[in-house]
Amino acid sequence: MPTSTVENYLKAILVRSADAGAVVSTGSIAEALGVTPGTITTMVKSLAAQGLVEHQPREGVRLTPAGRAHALGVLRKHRLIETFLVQVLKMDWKEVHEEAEALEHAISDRVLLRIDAILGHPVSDPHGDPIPSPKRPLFDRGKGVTLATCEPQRPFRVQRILDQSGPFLEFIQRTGLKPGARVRVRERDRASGVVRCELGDAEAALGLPEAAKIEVGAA
Amino acid sequence: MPTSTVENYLKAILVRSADAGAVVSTGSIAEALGVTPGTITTMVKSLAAQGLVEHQPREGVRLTPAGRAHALGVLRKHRLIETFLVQVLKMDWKEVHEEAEALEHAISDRVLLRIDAILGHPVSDPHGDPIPSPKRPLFDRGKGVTLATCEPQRPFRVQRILDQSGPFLEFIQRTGLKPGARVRVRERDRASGVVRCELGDAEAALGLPEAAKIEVGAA
DNA sequence: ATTTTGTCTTTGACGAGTCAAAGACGGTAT
DNA sequence: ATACCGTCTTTGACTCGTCAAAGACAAAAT
Repeated sequence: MPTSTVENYLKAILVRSADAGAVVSTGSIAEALGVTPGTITTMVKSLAAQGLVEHQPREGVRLTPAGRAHALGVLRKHRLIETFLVQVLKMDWKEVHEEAEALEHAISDRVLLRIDAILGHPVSDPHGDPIPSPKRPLFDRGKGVTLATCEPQRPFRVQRILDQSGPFLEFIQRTGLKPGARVRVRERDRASGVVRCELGDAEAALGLPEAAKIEVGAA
Repeated sequence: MPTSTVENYLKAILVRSADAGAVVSTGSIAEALGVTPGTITTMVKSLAAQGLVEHQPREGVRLTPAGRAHALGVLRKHRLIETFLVQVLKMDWKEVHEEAEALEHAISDRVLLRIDAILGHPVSDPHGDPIPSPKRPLFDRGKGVTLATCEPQRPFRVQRILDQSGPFLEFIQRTGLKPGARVRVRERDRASGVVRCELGDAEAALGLPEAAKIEVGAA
């Protein structure tokens, strides 16, 4: 059974592969895991020896089907745990990511089954990220309509928050731009880089890069 | 922050110290953790360097106040988790010990607080083991009345199961001798080593060593 | 008083995961 | 074409937790 370090590598590679067969640079993995480039090279060779990735030196890394399957399992655990922490344990939205980071390597499949059942087999976590499952392989590549690109004046519904960092989640919480909220872009000014939008009777302003982190769908 | 290995050593030493200041032999720790004696010696020296234990070579090991405090914290986590798994996640009584063994090193204090609150601050886990807390330091050394020593014919109530092993818990579950059950020793035959007892209108027979693992109290 | 026995400690080694620093490579600029 | 630059790989070293095997000790047996 893979160690928790191996699981973290696989997960990092998975979330960085746009599509199923995409190649990921070792450098981007190094940055994601906060580890020196040399460490990645070493580790990637070991992952390749275990048949979890394929490695083209100086090219990049690609998950094998086995590696992808394992990574999806870890991602599923992570997102189910986040959902559980918020819905059952009533924990704060912005705390659960780091908690799940530790728990995803300690929770057995047996416990996970119970959690999934108690939550009623949810299909997305509190940030709106999809929860992969054997039958729902991770559609992910959505059309990607965000507050930076959606049609102005039309009402939408927040679907997903694409940035898990503390300060950003704090902002989301403060403004109420959480998944499920109804929102309407009132004005988008390319020159100043500001998006002003309306939630119920409140208003919020955010920069274009930040707006691009909020995915929306039909209201 | 101590690694999970360190936590396991401290916990093993704690549950083997009869009283607060008791000395534990390195051999018994080795057996408990399934590790060679040499490993214990090495590790104990490192624990001593961290101020968590005192080590008299060829004598034994004693927890320092800091070591004991940490060990109690781990034990508290373990038992709260077991309780949570049974009561909230509706898991099987005899599975939860090993699950908790992994989870106790991954769950943060924040999550533990939520679990404790949801359970209503329980004072004992599903096996009847006391849950230590800052205000309830672990009275443990009970009088130790068990089915092997209690007065025959008098009704008692099962308080605690002193053996966490799979087959024994299976037996307990089968006969219904779980904490809370009312029980009466019908006959105790020293010669044959058999204790026959009555639960409601059912009956159960068990050996003397096994009877000594079931602690009882006033009905 | 010596030998035996059982427990504890020391020693040398290993795998996992990591870093720092030096080296190799490939693409861009000149 | 040559030099330069940023990225990737190699190398040597370190920590943690572990083992096997050899050595030291203390208490019991003779």
